[in-house]
Amino acid sequence: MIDIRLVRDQPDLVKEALGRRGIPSQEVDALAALDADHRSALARQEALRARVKALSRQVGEARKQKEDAAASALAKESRRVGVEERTAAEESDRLANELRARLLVTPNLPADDAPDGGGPEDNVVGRRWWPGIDAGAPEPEPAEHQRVPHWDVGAELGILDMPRGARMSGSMFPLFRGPGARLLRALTALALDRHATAWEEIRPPTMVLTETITSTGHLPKFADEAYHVERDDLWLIPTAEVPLASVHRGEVLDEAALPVQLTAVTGCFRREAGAAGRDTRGLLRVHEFDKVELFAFATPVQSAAVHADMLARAESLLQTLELPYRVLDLCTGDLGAWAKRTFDLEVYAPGSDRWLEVSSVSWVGDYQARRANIRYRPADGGGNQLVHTLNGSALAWPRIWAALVEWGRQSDGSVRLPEALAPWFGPSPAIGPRVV
RNA sequence: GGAGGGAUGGCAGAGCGGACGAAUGCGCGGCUCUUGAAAAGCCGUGGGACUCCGGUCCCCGUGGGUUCGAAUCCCACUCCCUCCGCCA
Repeated sequence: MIDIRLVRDQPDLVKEALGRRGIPSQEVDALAALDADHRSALARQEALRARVKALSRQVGEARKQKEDAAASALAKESRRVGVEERTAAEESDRLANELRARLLVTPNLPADDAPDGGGPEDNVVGRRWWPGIDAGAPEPEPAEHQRVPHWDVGAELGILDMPRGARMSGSMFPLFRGPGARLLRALTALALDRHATAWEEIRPPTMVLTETITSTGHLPKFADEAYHVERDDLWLIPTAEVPLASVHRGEVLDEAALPVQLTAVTGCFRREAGAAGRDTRGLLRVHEFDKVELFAFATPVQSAAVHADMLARAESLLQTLELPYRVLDLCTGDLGAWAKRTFDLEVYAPGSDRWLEVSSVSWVGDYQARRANIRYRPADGGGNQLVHTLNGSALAWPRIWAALVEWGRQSDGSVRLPEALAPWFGPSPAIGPRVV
């Protein structure tokens, strides 16, 4: 949630910031009006409540003095005011709920330095990287044998079995087998081992309460995107960001403990409602996938450095895996609802012939912390402050799998893997045709 | 799934219808004494909303109810503990 006080005190600033995301200024006016109504209703209710409390105290005193007639007169008056108070409370509750519902679907204010734009076409392409770039090597040009999409390579080598995945779970549920499954396991182990020296490794639940998935911003706005187990009212997480944000939900952290940096691998579940027919082949878009996530709670001052570290970690994994990539600075029109600034990493996949988003690294500011009530005690005293949260993927594996298989394909049809995977695939790591 | 017990401030723990936002201890901060430290003593120490900056209100797991008045009584739910059952 954004800070309602900011809407109150500096509505023009909020209008300008949300306007960059295409939110009309009337939305901000509506919030401000609701807030004003709510506060005056609350003041009315509290004045009545104070009156009831004062009268009740007098009833007690009168009883003690054995002034029964006075006591019952006071009690009668208090009862009358109590009825009024209840009405006033209903009105103020109604307004509070309405205001909260609106705030829950209001997106975050973008960072000042996030580029302006209306949609994905306006994202700013930043630096690019490919193997050997530091030594002056030219950007790699895919050979003919690398122009085979991973779903064909996977089927050829028997390492990706989409039809059988569909048999048990429906379309867009991949089934990896043999070295294909091992490749996923290797990627997860590689990433976690690298992060876990500085970031605490967590293995959270993958089903969470409504409150947990609401505090990140995924509910109520994106309810259609998540799988809901209605019988138990639990949600399958779309990303580890959801449970990790709740690790400290409702807590007041010591500033000395910040930044808290967590990493986790989880399954991620997405209904992909409304994405029918778009990039649905192979692993481009699937309902269930594994992802290693980085998540941090930081002070506002620390957050820029943490954001940079996250991005560096994701990039360093791509470099280790020798995959050409580019960094995108998301424009205001493409920014996720709760992000202030986001960098996406895209890997080029020569067989599918497209750039695949494999990481998204976001600075969220206090937007989630306000929903989840996560604060810190400043070391130099003063009142508790909301923390900043940050999240980033490092990395999402199916698309990495696809890019590795496409780039690695040799003219004989086998797949060469990067040297970093030697611990799982032996020296000169590769996946050949199945012998048996 | 069944039976019982419990949930109060950073922690432990008292209070069980009337000035209770809440005893006490620990912890933490400040001061006195001391060359310094320890010990001792004294003082202070939860969060939040609104504010005409005088204050007002809310929070004792959560949500309802009873009452002039609820941490305290009643109901429902959640979580924790103990025992029984089932189980990877």
